[in-house]
Amino acid sequence: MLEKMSNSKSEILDAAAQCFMTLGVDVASIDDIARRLGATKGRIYHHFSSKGALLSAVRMRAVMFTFDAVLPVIDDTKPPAENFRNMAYHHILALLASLPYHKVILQQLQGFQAKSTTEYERGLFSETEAERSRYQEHFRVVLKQGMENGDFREQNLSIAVSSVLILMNAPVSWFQPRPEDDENTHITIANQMADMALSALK
Amino acid sequence: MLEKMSNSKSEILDAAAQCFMTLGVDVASIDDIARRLGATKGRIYHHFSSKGALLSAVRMRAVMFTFDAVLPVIDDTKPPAENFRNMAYHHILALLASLPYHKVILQQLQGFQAKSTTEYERGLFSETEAERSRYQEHFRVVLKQGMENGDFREQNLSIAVSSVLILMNAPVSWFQPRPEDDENTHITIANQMADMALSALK
DNA sequence: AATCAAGCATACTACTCGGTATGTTGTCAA
DNA sequence: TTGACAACATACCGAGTAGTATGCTTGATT
Repeated sequence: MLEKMSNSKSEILDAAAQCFMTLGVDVASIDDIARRLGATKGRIYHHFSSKGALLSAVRMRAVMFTFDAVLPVIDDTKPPAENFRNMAYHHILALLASLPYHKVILQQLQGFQAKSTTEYERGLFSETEAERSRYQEHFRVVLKQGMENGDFREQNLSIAVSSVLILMNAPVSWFQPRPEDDENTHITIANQMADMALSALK
Repeated sequence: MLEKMSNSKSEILDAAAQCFMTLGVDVASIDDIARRLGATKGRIYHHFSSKGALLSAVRMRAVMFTFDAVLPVIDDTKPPAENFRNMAYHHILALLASLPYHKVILQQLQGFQAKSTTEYERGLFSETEAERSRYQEHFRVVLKQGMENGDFREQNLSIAVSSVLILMNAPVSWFQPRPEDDENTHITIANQMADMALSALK
């Protein structure tokens, strides 16, 4: 799963994420991404078989960023409310650290189906969707525990999970990095948003 | 502002919203929209000067739907918490009643700038943005009042407004209309989401 | 009846973009 | 020295698309 990735390939992913973010996934062309790299299409198609494959790689990496940040802090021995706050906090910190990647994912969250994708690309796409599901599952578990032990208000679980994740992802929509903001900026935002997400469930 | 609209023009907007929703704004072509209408490009270009103009009309109508639903229920004499819950509830009901239109708006919420739009189209676009701002302003006022009188927890106002609106719009992302759901389905969802938005602020 | 314009359809153009086929260059092992 | 392969660049093609120019039909008006 953690296939080693060449430096060049990784650079391409960064440039792709940037272009997909600023122009939109459909509008950004392979030539745009190549231009940002100071290269040509040849370089990109040498590493990725198609635009869809490149996009899927970007999406997959986005999920991995949050996965790697949140998995280590999950601790089921803690009370659900405390456990959730920790998870939410680190989720948001990870978001802010790799904003372009997550903007790409949230663009396509509306789940419209592309026009004429190949079977292979649909496979790649559903792999990233499966990974997203696995990630969300951890939050679902905590929410359920919290509702059962009284930490959280009783309500429809699926709706609560989906909605609170959208709430935690909200900074992706309104946060604009500025030169003057440092580590503390991210921490402040993560704390406010984690508080908000927590109290949304209580 | 409420220019009368011909039936044919209104039909085009509905079809456009559907296509933009299912295929994505950039992928959906004018021909796709025409095909859904059982017509050809001629009909669309007779009523709208460009694809951008059509898109802006869809976006503007989306804002109007929520505006018309929420403005009448705003009552500043009520306590902010109660006032906000009413606004949120009717906002969400309006969302669910005209889902395709709002999916179009939320697609583009990430605010990526298109590639080579004309000055005229940028003007149309910023008009709809201004309308969205005017709408959000009503929520900002209520949140501020609520923080001042103690109904709501103290926190950064801009972040709170943006985030709580994203939370209220969450159903657009996960709600799929089914044949069996009726008025009550919408009401149930609106109540749960309004509760969630309210407690997110407390 | 003749005119005219609204409301479309048809046919066409200019252009963009994903993808491919092929050429070029550096590196490294035999 | 020489193949051989990785890592690109260059040139090109075909499909699709926004937009236009023009033709057709039908109801209203004079």
